[in-house]
Amino acid sequence: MQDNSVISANLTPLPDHVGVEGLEDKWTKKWAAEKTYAFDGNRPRGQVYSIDTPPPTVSGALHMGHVFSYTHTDIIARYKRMRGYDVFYPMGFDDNGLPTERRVQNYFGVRVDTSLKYDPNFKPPFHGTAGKKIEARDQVPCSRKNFIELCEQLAAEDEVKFRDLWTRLGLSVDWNHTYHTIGTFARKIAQKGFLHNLARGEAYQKEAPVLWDVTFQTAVAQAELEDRPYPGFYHKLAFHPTDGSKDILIDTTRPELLPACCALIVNPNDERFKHLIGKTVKTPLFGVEVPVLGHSAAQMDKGTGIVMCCTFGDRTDVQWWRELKLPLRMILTRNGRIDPTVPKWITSDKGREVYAKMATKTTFTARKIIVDELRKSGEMIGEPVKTMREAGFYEKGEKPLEILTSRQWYLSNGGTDMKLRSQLLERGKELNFHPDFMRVRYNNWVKGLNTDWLISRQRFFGVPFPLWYPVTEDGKTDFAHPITPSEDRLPIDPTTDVPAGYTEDQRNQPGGFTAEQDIMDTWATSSLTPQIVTHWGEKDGLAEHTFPMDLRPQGQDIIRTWLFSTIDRSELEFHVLPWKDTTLSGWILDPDHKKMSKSKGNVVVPTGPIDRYGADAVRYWAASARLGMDSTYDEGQMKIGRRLAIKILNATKFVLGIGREDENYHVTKAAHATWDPLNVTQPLDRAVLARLAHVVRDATNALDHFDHAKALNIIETNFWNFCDNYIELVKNRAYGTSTISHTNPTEIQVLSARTTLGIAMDCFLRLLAPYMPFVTDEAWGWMHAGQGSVHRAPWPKASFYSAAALKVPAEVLDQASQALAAVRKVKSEAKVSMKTPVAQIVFAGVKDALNQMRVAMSDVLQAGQIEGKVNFHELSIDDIRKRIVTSAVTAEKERQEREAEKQARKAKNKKPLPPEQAAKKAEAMKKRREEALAQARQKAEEEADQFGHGEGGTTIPILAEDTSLDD
RNA sequence: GGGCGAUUAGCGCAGCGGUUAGCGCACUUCGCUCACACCGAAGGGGUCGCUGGUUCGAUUCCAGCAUCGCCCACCA
Repeated sequence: MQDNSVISANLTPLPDHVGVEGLEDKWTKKWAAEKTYAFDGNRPRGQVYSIDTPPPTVSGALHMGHVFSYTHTDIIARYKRMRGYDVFYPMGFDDNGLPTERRVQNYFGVRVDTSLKYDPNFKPPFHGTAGKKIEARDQVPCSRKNFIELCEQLAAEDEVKFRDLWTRLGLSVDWNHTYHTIGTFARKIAQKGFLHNLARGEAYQKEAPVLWDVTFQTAVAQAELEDRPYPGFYHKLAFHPTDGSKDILIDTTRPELLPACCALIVNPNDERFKHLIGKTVKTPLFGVEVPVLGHSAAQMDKGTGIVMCCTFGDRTDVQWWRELKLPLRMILTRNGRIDPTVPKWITSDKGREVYAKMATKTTFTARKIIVDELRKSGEMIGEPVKTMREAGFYEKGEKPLEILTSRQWYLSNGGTDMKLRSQLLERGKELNFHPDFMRVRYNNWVKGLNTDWLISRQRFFGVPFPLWYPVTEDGKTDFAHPITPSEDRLPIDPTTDVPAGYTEDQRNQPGGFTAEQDIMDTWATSSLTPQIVTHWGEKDGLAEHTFPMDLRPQGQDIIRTWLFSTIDRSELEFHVLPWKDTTLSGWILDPDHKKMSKSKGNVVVPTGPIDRYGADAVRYWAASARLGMDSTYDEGQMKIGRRLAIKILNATKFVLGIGREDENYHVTKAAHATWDPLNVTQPLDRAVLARLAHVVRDATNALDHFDHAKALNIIETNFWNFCDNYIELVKNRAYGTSTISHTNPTEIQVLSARTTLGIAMDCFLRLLAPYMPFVTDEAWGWMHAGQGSVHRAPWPKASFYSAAALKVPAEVLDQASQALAAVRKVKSEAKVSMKTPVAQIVFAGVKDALNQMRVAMSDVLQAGQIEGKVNFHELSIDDIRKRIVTSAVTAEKERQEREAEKQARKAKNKKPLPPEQAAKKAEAMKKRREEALAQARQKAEEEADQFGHGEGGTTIPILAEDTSLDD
């Protein structure tokens, strides 16, 4: 349509009154029925635009943040579709991970027990517990496979809510392409990805200290770590040098780890203490001999400057333990309690006695016990001193993380392999971040990594590692020689499936095999969403058309997890960036500028605003925020969106309604209209096309840079101008009638106006379609009935409009608008109706501006109801300057008058001053007024001097003077 | 402690080395004009966070500071 020079419309009857109610239902159904957003999949990669949609957590609450960021992506999807791309816009659902595990547990009253076999007839005890918490001991155990089935069942229910929201919001997702992160295919890809990593040596297992959550009893990765303030106490403890010299004092917040102490550390540059290096001291209470060692990580200004190293109190302890080759003295078990067995390194009776009291207690209780004992023995100096410190937490946990050693699986991520790190940093440079400054977060994260990615979790729900281990003849598990399945068996569950060459009765038997019990971190699956969604390695050939992908939209909070890990996996597997662009949306803040989150209880459920303002209006609110910028939840903005939506309908109705019954002009009572740009003959009309060319060019440019907010602003501003100025200017001409005593317009003039209105409205509908899909398609339906959806219409081309403008500058429209505004101002100030005829008017302005206005004179006269004499007063630049000064001075005088009136009114209620004082005051006031006036004049003169020195291109006001109105 | 954003009218936001800093809401006044009263027109309102620097000229560039938000950091 755009490539031809003619736009042919197919008109339908118009409603008497327009409204946005009911449009969502109507168009949602229609789009679904007509497969408006279906991905074709037969086009070459270059003609496809593929989007790696973030899968929302299905168990999570729906909130405005979802609406916000998904709208941003949808705008891009719709824009690209109109640009002619075959848009691959799938939707995923994240049902892997702890939130879902907990939700399934509570909803069905079950828990996973991997020792159980799959029971095809398993029935959970509940189906919806209505929020009642089921205690762990009341949960019925089931196999992992049963649990996953329940999860899929529940996810399907949760999914309906999301799908309903997305549909109502008008997301142009192709619902034939959906996936679940715990689904069969995702599990297959996750296991396949892992096996590839394993084969290449990128995945490996290692016995090492790990961050451990005692509540969930699992290892957690660096990426899931979160620092929070946590109250604690400094305890000053006395260690006793074996050479009998005076006690060495240390500060600690973890006195309960005293039995795990393996050294004292001082900084070798610390003049106060470096002489202590090499000594041996006995620990308080336990009397274990430990060395005093030097290490630069010991901070002189913390505590006493001497620190005790335990295995393990914090991550510095791990460093010391590793670098100084200290003995491992673990006293903490996986459940966060003190090991019940008295360690062999504690040999004194006193020590063993104290330890026995602490054994099996939580760290909290153990701390109380040990502090009591220290008080008794006098080895604690003074009382504990309260402090706030930052402690590491698992982001979903409530207790500080502990550090334990255990066997875990790791995946290379540049934390230890510096070559990989530099490659990942390189990819970070290649990827286009929108906004660009988000790249810094990626770089900081990659540069800050100090371990590989710990991908194993000691949980039950998730994607299992596709691994078994041989059990030796003497019954030991041979971790060093994992058994892997062939890829065609994936996905498997090693706790129920059997490795090739073995039988089920060899499970956990000497000479048999045993399953890897651990599951993978959820990010180990999520990091493969491009592979999942584009069907990596499948025979359907989807990947060829869609991978590497074009766009990854996501939240800024998961750059270190999702974004980074996806790049990592893609780098390891394909040595390629998984997508070209990434868009990061900001947060939604509540009206008090607090981030909206469930925990704060300030979330707004999106269905409310959609009901109240309509989906288009809610989308408008989301679209007016730029990427990466936090946005205040503002229903005012939605009201404006609603206003725009209604305006679109009304303007279209007007444009299509004109001349319906008029057979003389191509828009006829027949249902067809042909808008041929060759019929746009009047300068004002051509100026509109020139303006459209600018709008299309600028909006397109902004959208190409993912700046949807800027594009919307450009389109919207111009659309309102079009309505308020152009439509008002040509209304009468378009009707073909005259309301003032001038000649009626000629057929050619009428045709020109009607054609321009049609072309412009057609253009605005296309431009607004990505933002307001419902109203634009509604209006498009009136205009192009049976010609398909606006969402499949081509995006406008600037060249089409600029060619049709035939070199008439857009300024003609601006100057005519200014003239009309000048007339309106006169009437407004006279407080009369805009219909009031003008008996006489003089337009004043610089020559160029007047000339531009004059070419549209007849429209200005019509719109302004100017019946009488019209004159032009050509002003020089100097005149304009004088006017600036004069008007500034007048304005200041008026302001002073108003001020004086106000003072006078106030004075009435006050006691009069004695005459002398009153005179003095009057004098001072007069002086002040004169000064203000002089100042205003001077400022205006300075400003006026600047006037006219600038570059051309700006519009210079046209003023109306000597105007008289008819009564 | 390091880093990244933000700070412009009562509110929500644009903008930008250069004529008079814009838009919307709200506010005031006017108008039931045949697309739209879910409307239209006109108007009032800002020392562009603070302090310096560069410049003929800074809201815009630079530095420092302040406030808010976020990210990272070994949390004795």
